[in-house]
Amino acid sequence: MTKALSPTSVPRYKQLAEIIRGAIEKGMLADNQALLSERELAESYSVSRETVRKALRFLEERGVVYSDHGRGTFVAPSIVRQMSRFIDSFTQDTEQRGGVPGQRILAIETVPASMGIAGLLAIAPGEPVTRVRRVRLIDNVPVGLNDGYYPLPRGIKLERSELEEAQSLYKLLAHKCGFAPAEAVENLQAALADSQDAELLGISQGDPILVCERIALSERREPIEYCLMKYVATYRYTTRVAKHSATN
Amino acid sequence: MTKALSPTSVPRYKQLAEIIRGAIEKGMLADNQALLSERELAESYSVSRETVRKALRFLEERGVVYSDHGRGTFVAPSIVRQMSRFIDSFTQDTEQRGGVPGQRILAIETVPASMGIAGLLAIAPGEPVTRVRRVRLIDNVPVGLNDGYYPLPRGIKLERSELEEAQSLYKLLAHKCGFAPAEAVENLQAALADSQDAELLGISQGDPILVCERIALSERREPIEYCLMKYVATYRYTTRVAKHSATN
DNA sequence: TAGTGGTCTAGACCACTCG
DNA sequence: GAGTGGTCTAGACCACTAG
Repeated sequence: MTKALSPTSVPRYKQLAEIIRGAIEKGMLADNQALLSERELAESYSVSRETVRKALRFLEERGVVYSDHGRGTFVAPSIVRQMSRFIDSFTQDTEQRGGVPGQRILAIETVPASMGIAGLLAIAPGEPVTRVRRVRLIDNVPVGLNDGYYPLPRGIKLERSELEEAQSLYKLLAHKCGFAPAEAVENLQAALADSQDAELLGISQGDPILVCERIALSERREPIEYCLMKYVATYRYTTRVAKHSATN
Repeated sequence: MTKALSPTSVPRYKQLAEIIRGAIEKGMLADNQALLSERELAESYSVSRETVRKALRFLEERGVVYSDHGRGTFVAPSIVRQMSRFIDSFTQDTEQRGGVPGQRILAIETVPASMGIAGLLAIAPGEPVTRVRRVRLIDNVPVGLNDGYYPLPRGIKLERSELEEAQSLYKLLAHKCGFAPAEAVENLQAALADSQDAELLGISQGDPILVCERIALSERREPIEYCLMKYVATYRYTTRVAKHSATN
């Protein structure tokens, strides 16, 4: 069985990974079912075995498949496949969980960076940063409060109307100024809602909330976002933890 | 400059990765400083370039370095290096943050699995599972409450004295019955402490707590742990999020 | 243009699992 | 022992970045 991969600029291993991911998502393969062996896949798609392995490692990192030495490569259980976490997860996470994501923009403004914000964004205190405050909605119900700070290039202004129409702030910033987070660090803890949180989230003062701080970094690892997020107690933050015991 | 890698059974790419990680941890390389190029590293250590690349990808997954196409490979900023998350993180995380981890064992018992627990562990309701309840301490102060369920093999009994002496429950179980989590899924939300939580954690009823549920899976992706963890509000759960936008 | 990382190959051998 | 994934090589070419 020979299948040709398109000769576009997309690397072959990603094309192959998409084919395999597609087969899994369409339900053609059951949880924990074995895939073809690496050598069989290599022959089927006329690529080298190393290229097949690259595709499988790509999918394994994303929680789609897993390999076991001497046994084979298998479809990851759906509980794992659904738990992979992305940057800009709100829109995607919500859709994946079957909800309709929404937002209510509270303010978009340019403010001088406080010492705390400046330190986190590695800029000088007093430098102008763009601050975006929003209420996040799922099925039109408030679930989270976002307060984000962005050190945008000079001359870039964010308009309320743009953000209202955009699918996501990340996509809008990517389009406007090449904003491209490569990774982020997040920090979670529990707290109690103050009166303002409570009002905006439609809960009571003193209700429990999940506080998540995020610093997003560009490809060059320059801080490009600091965002403080407060979620109601019914909101679940999900993540997948790989083994990674430092040396393995 | 030629350096020989030991010919032990440890793969060369892991040996090289450890050398690079060691140099970074010893402070021999600054944040965002460029490493030698892949070709230079290959020659220095007498390995092929693909082996160097494997070492660098290994470190990149762990947040130690990052590569930028056409520019080079660089030391990840320390904020990222400190944020990598592991399974069995409590002991390691605490030590890394400069605290002394501790535990107070509340109970070790064998109980029949409830329907909820049985579903999560993929066993039959009523099957015996080992339940371990502990208070987690940092510098002798309670910070978390763990309630873990383990479907241990028949004939394996966990003794209180064993766990008191062991460095960690995971290490003890690994030694006793080959317990080896390959990955885990975690689920976080905010809640309020009830009277029992409050007493065990040394806080007040109604104080905010961070509730974290974890299901750990073996290499074959069989559930081998369900653990419910409750942390005081000062405890911070940290994690690193890679880009992973599904197709990139 | 020179140097960097990214992709890809064909082949080899090792380590592990299972019947 | 047969089949699987894991490691490793030597070389090639492409894509990107920078001075």
